[in-house]
Amino acid sequence: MSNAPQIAEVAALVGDPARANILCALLGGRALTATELAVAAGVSPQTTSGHLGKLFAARLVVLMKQGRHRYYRLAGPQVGQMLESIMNVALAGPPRFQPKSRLDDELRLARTCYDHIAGMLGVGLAERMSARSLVILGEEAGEVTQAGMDFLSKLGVDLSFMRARRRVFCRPCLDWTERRLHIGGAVGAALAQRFFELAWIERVRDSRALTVTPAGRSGLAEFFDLSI
Amino acid sequence: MSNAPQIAEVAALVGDPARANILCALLGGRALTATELAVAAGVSPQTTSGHLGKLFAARLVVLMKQGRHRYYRLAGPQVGQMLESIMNVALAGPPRFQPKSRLDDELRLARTCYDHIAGMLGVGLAERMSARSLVILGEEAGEVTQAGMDFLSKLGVDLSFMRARRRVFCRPCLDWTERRLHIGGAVGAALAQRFFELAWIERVRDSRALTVTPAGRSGLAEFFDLSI
DNA sequence: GATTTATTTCGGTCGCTGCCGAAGCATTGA
DNA sequence: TCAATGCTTCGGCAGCGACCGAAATAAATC
Repeated sequence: MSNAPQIAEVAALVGDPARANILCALLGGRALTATELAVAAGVSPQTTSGHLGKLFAARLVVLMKQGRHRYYRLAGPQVGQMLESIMNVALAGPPRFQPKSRLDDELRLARTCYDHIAGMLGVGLAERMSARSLVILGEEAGEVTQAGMDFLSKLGVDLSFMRARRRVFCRPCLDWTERRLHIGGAVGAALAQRFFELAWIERVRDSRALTVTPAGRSGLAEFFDLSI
Repeated sequence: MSNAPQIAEVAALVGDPARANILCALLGGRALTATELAVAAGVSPQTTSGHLGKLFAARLVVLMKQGRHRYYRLAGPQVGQMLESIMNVALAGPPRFQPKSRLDDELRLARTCYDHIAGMLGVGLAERMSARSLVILGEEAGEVTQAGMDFLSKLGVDLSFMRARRRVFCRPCLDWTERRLHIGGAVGAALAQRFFELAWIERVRDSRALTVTPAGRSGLAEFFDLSI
């Protein structure tokens, strides 16, 4: 009946705590070495190796050999979106313990979500851009307006993927800390990429968290009328 | 670190073959009894009861008591979307065996996808409506045009959820048999509901499959210029 | 009240898999 | 060539959980 077995296979892979940790670590968007992932997962390197082998066989992650390091990253945006959708369900469920930590505060403020920006920063950007009619965001879909296109290209955002398209849609993404929408998809990815280029944001080592640089603070204030 | 444990918990629930069968059966959109689900899952009623208890505790399914029957259904659209996204990843992975059956052919032709129509029928509808500029579908998002609004209300589709909104977005949904887009979200749900009201389509007993009635054939030809 | 049907709870078996210690490759550097 | 580092493979243990038989609860029917 249908393809339930295949769903189960993939879900079972994500269903192990150690592997879930690995995938969440990779949700930061960076490629990480097996050893880094072992630390993130909280298990030994041998065990991690086994997990990575399975994830690789199922093509949830891809491998890049570089010298004696082996870098793993998520296989693609679909995998990131799957993790997000699971998170969405998990957080709609019964309230669970989540002891707070300093890292959590950092994550709540700003973090990468595979290829775009989430957290208060992501939500704030979406809110400001909506308010100025640069984007229109609905629960199911979103669109960049003409004014938004002009704005983004003035900012230097790479819009090459928008060529040849009459409409520029973007994927709204429900933030799990704020329970509000932010901008995902190709537009969100391009925006995040540009922010890195401008050095407005920087990755926090060994974490999905982002820090906003002083240049970022002034840039965000100037272009987005947004103060962190 | 982050909320990986919660992701793992939900994924582990979906990761068991019997539970995956149950959830896929419920993806048809109907509420099913525990016994029906036991048959669908291919395990004993006792075992099914245990599974349903867990799914209920995690709020992946909801329960409706009716006499001595207990009807279960998916807890909401998020759960359906999660299953779809997992399916998406599963099918992007390594090719697997899937022995074909007559039921598979029926499913391939037309089926419900939680609350909207998928399969060749769903893809065909989306394609025809796109061609006539009633909707604009992108990979990440979609929109109903003004012409589309007029068309749908002429058809008697319930557009109440569109009131008060400037734009009517709809969620594009990648079909796992056709690998092409169809219309999901609130618009897809309203369209499917109207098709049932008009008796254009009917559910096949104990399956997600749909049959197109003679009335449906002529209606689809007339309104959508679509022949099955 | 007795019987049938729908569903859950209990108890015990069994298989799978995650885990780490130890050992084995592979790559880099002295 | 030898050592150090990064990562994987092998082997054995231990624990969780899916499964079903048997029995208990609940609701409808006779």
